[in-house]
Amino acid sequence: MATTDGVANIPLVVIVGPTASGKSGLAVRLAKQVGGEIISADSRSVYRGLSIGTAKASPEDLRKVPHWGIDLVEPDERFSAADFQKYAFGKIAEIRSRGKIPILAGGTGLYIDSVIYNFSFSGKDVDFETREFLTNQSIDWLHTYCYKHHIKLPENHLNKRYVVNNIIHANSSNSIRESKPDNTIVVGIITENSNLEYKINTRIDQMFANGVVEEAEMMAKAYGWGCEAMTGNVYRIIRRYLADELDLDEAKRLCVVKDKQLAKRQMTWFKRNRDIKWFDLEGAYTFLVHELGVTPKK
RNA sequence: GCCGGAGUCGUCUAGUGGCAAUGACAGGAGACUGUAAAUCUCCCCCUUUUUAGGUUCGUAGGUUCGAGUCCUACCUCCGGCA
Repeated sequence: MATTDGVANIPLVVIVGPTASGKSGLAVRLAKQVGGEIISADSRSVYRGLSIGTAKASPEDLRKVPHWGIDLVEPDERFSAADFQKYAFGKIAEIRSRGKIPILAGGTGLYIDSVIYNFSFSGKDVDFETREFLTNQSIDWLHTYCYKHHIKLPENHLNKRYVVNNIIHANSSNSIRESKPDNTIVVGIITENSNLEYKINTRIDQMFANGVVEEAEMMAKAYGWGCEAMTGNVYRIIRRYLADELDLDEAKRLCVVKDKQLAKRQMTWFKRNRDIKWFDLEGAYTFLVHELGVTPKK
């Protein structure tokens, strides 16, 4: 059934949800069942070398199903939402051309939305010096600069990063949000609070057992604690643990807290998206298999 | 048992006798189209919609126009001596 028409009609499956909700597991299971390939929409997984602390897909999963969006750049490189979007668009087309179903799965809401709503990132990234310079100015300075140059302030005008972004991308109109294409199925994993806390807890324990601390130490030695990839939740805490500011239990506890806070922010992002159909893991699986069953894949 | 020191919002913490009382963390609600696991905003004793009202600083009294702050007793905790 790999006619040109059929290929174009292959749906894009999108799986979102808070961290530790079981997205990846579901994606793998689904991919095996329906013949899919997974694109990870995760702002940490794009960095090489950091596997344990970012809960990247396991080697077994990687063997079972093709995964994309992992280990794309060096830990000290920059990777923007625009970069991700470009990459994802390319991969989606590629996977479809193979007659497979692309499954976009992850917890980085900005990445997900940039793909399903076709965000327009016009223009190019600006050199670091400009960004650096602007970032070093006071918020008042930035405000008057915007005023003088007729640049509109973001709604959250006290957020320096947003103001700087507005200045940098001042002459590229990029706030057009298209509506979701029909052949895109977006599913959200809903998780009971207590259950999610349990999952986060066990995952953090697992990370430490698997040697996150050593991983962090190695990466810090090679790239420094300040590099992009190390902004992940657990690494900042491990740094303090290694500096003897925290004992092991305290470090683990803080990691759990960080993850819970992340999960909350992720849900705040996803909650407002009315295109998401919410299910528990099992419900999502049966729904998706059913939806995809009617497509000309077999 | 005696001598010191301490008891403040879930936790830690600030508090010259004079506005529910500082800061941090945790928690809650949000924002977010180029760092997003980032960054930022608001709420956070109780009631009500409020610039309103009520009840607070271990407990009970007292001094004072006024007490978290001073005095007394008691309770609890931590040091030192026993």
